[in-house]
Amino acid sequence: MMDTVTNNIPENYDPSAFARPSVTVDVVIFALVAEDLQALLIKRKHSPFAGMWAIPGGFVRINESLEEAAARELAEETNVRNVYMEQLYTFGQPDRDPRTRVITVVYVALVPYDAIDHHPGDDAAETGWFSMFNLPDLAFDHREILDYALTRLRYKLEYTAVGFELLPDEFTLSDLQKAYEIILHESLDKRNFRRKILSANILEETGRMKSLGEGRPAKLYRYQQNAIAEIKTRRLFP
Amino acid sequence: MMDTVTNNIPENYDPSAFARPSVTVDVVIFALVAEDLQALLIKRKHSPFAGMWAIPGGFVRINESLEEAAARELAEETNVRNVYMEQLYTFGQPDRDPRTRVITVVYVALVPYDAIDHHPGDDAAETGWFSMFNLPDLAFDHREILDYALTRLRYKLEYTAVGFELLPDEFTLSDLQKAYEIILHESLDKRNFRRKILSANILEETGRMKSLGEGRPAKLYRYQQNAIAEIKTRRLFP
DNA sequence: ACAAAAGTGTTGAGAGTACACCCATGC
DNA sequence: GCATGGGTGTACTCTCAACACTTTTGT
Repeated sequence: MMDTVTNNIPENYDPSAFARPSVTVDVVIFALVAEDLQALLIKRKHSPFAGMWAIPGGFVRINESLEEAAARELAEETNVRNVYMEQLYTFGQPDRDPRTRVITVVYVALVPYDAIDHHPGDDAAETGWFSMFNLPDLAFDHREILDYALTRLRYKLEYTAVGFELLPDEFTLSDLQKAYEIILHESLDKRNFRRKILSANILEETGRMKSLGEGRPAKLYRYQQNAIAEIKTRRLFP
Repeated sequence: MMDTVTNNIPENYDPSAFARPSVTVDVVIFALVAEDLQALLIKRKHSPFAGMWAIPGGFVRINESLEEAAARELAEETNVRNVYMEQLYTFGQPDRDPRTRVITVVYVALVPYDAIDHHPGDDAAETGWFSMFNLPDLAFDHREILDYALTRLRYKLEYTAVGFELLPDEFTLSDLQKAYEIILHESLDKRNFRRKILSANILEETGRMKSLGEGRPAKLYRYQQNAIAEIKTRRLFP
């Protein structure tokens, strides 16, 4: 009926004898820059796609976990550690890299822009920040990856409270609302936004204020460490 | 400041020169069996974990996509094609396989039990169906994988309507409710369940009835092909 | 007639939504 | 005193959640 046996895991087989794909980890690095959601990209120097922009990434080393590889890539580009990062998806179309078979595990990192080390010139690779709403031509299937990352980020914003991961440790409610508005690309009602965020009990006042010079100073909030960031959504079946 | 350059994607490098991990695809196959949510497992014959049960899977061939590999594995075990399947997560701890580095991309398939070909004995590998609520000892990190798959399935049930993917083409509302109750492990109110499912407009009556001999015959429904299965959840920020 | 499963409505509570004005500060 | 951004409350609507009886069939 089928070629069942030959296709099973060859448990008694040395896997190193198999022709196998390369595995990379790519990291979509999001930050809020100048009232815009931007991603950090790297300019490719060599073929294929020489001169085009690409998501930072690299091969998974034989003794590091996927998370470690992603954290390493992130630190290499931004010198940032310990920020919000999660696995997005694994892309593995056979022809996505014209040179050879490469399967890439993609992570998304949310980075407060003020935490980034912009070491200009100490890296051989040219990097740049690009608006997610005005992307350049991208290498490989990286456009598809970025689009998917944005979709997932927006979706996640709707039922969790990850927005503050893109802000400094202390922020005002207006800062947070602006972050949501930038990412969701729509304006939100100030009163309803505040009521919801505050009733979720994930923020606490720092006691400090932020003054822009102009206007009334605003209370600064921080994320409550032990809070449950996941807000209960309406259940389909109660 | 950092060893940035050496860790970037070596674009000008032949990736085949890298020491690299193996990549497998594992498929968690769920079905409803005898009022229970069960997963199909394979008994391992060789070390490591000889005699223990494992999720079916195998190496990704060099010219097939991840989805094709997953569909192939599913067909090998069940002879089922064209069912609901989605990528769950990629597991890659360096020590998860004691022999060598193996990164596994895990898919979840939802299979109507009546569609499965139970070709007994025509396969060298011994297979079995196990209740998700009473699992045997499992090889590798497969217990963790199954637990995560169940969590995601439950979560997904709460905001989409994938439940019917585990049922035959035609089913009654009581069948569907029972599926939800089995997976969520709680009982649901019949009137509220029906109202919600029907108001979602994803089902249509077939006109046929199902009679069990006892009791009043029930209307049979089918999934409306063009329906939007994703039910809008309560948005955190309207 | 009775056992067994299908099918059907209403009400009270809580959350969502829309909406406009006063407050504190710097210049 | 005025420009700028921060901060607050209420009424209506809609969805959720809880709850019990009638209908259709087989035996």
